[in-house]
Amino acid sequence: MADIARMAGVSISTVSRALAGSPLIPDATREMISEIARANGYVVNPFARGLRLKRTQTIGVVIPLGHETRQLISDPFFLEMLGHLADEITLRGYEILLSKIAPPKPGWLETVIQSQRTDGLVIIGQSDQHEALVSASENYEPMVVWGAHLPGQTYCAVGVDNEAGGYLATRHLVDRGRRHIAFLGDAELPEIKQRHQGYLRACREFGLNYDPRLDARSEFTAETAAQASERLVMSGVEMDAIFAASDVIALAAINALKHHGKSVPDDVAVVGFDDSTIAAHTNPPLTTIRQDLQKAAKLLIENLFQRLDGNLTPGDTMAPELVIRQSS
Amino acid sequence: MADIARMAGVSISTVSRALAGSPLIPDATREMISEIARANGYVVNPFARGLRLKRTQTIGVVIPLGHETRQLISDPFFLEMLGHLADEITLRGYEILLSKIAPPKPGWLETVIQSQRTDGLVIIGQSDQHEALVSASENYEPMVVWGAHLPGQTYCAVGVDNEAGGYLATRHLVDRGRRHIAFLGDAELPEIKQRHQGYLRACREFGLNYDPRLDARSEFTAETAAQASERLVMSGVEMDAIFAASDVIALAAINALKHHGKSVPDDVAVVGFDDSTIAAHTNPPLTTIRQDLQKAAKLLIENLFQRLDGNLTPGDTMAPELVIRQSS
DNA sequence: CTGAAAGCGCTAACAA
DNA sequence: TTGTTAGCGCTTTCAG
Repeated sequence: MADIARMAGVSISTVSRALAGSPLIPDATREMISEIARANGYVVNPFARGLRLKRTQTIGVVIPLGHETRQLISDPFFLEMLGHLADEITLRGYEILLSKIAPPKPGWLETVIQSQRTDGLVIIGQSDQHEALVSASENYEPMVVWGAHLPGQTYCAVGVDNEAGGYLATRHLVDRGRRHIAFLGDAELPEIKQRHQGYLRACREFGLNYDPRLDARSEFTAETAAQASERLVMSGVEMDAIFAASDVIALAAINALKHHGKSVPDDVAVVGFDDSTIAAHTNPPLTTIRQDLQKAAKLLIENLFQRLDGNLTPGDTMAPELVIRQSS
Repeated sequence: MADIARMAGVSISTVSRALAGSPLIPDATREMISEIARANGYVVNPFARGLRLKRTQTIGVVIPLGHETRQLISDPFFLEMLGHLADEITLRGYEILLSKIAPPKPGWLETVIQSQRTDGLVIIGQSDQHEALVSASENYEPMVVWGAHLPGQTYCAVGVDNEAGGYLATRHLVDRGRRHIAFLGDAELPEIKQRHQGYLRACREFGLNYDPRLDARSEFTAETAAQASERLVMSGVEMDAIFAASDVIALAAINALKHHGKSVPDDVAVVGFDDSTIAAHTNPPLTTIRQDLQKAAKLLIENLFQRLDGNLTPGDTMAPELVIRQSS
């Protein structure tokens, strides 16, 4: 910037003001200075600027992976979400700092916040970090979380109504005449737990006999989905449907079922959750509960920018939607 | 940092050195200072640090979308690649700054470089920006590009041998007894152009009559894939196979064919390119040319860090691999 | 309208 | 082993 000032024959302050579009500088001067800057490939150094302004024009997108560490960042759910977030953030002229935290250590969130690399944070998924989020949110406002609304929650969350989604999926299977519906998913995660509660409510409401052997909700990762469904098939438990807590799990289940000579949906119907791009292309195409990730990203970023302006938004809950395909 | 120094009863420099792990500081002092920092939730400000050190511990991942602007960042190819890159970069203790450039304006790359936000750059895809990459690479070394190796190329590229891939796909279709093979893809993009050249070579080599009506290689975006294949079907040209330049295009083609009562692969065989996660789950599962994106990400980052150390690596070419499924 | 100067939080000579 | 001090490149009072 000093160079530009010298070339333009003005002071550094004038260059700074001109390039920042200050109204103090006459158009002619500004043009002249901008032209010199352009010709010399000069771009304001955002670090120095950020240091001075304490603003970075950067939004942090962080993906905490707790005890589900093996769920890669490459999981289609994260990636679809990330794509939409990127579009929304870029649209507003901010940069994106992407972090994957695996596994989260105590104080990780405070470290991210204190480092002041970003003006705001969007956390994709609560993982098992609800406590950390609660405590960080007490004195850090520009943060939004994709996930479940939990009792006593102090942070801003955007998410689908998971309980309703679980209920919807299960009711649909009952409508299809199924009575022995298995659940597959890790209920340690808040969102999955709520889906599970919806499943239980539907089971109760429609008078299904609750069989704990059908309820595979602990020690679960996407990778073990195939094994879990195989175990179900081999165990000989009566089972005519599976509600999987995600499309990835559903896909694994379908493959395991086919592998053991069970036809989908004739022998066992399968319903997933997410409606990620793979859902429409499985064989058979997967009935699932849709989460509109584009809308989700929009809501997350809208909430975040409201908060950047000092409005403490409470977050949003989206309605889940049953998408019926051929797996049920 | 001044606060911590005061609390510890030492100077700022001592704190700085202690926290940076300088060997000048005795362990006892370091422990004491670290403890105070931790207790007060103090984290070194990476901006100030970067300003001083002219290093950011950040790698920029940029996705230029040229005339194929409509190809969203949400395209599975980008997202899978991004996931693997994120893993590799995080592993090395660097942060990731994600940028989508759509559309690239003259000088965009210089701006990104001059802003000095990142220590190095990985560019995902050449798009139509070969010239820009060449000229930027003349005085900026820590940059690697995913894409084709082009004649007279001065920048470091990692990519699959696209020509060989195109040849492989086409030969496979010939092996399956097909003689009227259409090409679907935008040959404006260097990588696609090379795939097209492989296609042409195979056509020549196996004595297929070249029919320009089967050669849909201009004005192409993923979204128009369905229309293009419909046009092919409706035109009544004799066609018993399609080589699509990407899995997304292949998927669109399959849907269009089915929609018009053509069976895949009986009436028309289809081969894609990428082997993205959807490929295994289309109906029928898609025969395709695999690009190992995990390996690709590894190679890209290895090249980048070599270059960060001053070794001007030339890049790598990966062998494509034919993955035979049921669409051919 | 423009410039001089202070300072954002940090690191690294240089001095002690 | 530790402290003093001079910047890194920018913005912004404050004083012309």
